Amino acid sequence: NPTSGSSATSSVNKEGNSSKTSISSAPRTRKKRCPYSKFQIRELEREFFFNVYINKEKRLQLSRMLGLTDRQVKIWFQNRRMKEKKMSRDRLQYFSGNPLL
Amino acid sequence: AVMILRSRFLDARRKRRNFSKQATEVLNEYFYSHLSNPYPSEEAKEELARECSITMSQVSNWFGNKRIRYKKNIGKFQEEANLYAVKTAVGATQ
DNA sequence: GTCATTTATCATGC
DNA sequence: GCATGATAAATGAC
Repeated sequence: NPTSGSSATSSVNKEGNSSKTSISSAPRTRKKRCPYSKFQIRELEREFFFNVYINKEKRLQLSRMLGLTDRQVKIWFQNRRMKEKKMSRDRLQYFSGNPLL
Repeated sequence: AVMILRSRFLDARRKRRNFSKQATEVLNEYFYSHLSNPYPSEEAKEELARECSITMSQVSNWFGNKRIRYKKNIGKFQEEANLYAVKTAVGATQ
């Protein structure tokens, strides 16, 4: 991962979509996946460690601080909870049928 | 000992290793014989996982990658598709 | 909310 | 140098 740049203010995020005008039925193009910066991840992880479920107020505050939308923060917490669950399953699987040396 | 196991677990999760030839064979057989709907059920995934000696997550990953990569470049997989089509056809007549 | 998935990206194998 | 498996954003079903 060539980022390494740590310090923030990079913030490339933009919710460009617009087209909310009128009944645009068209399945608007899927937003391109953009990996979050180290700084964004650190702050999200910090809050996740504090509470795996984030309330609306903190979500809005955090999204503003990180230059993300509340939707992005909400989705991040959902995906993060799924990741936590998967890691638990993997740990169980790995240490269950066990050679233990 | 706990430390050793823990570090070994972390390494195993980060490092990537190719599946065995037989496992890939089994997965491809299922994929190309269900090309119209390449979405195995939970039960089918469990069986595939057993046959291939991999986890269900790995089965899901394999099908996810296979579907998108096949869709994005059908031409590249045409030869492979024909191969397994013949293989399953022969198996059916035996 | 969960959860399977799509898609791009990352990391490794060879 | 790509092929391949795993992971990270983003969507949609329910």
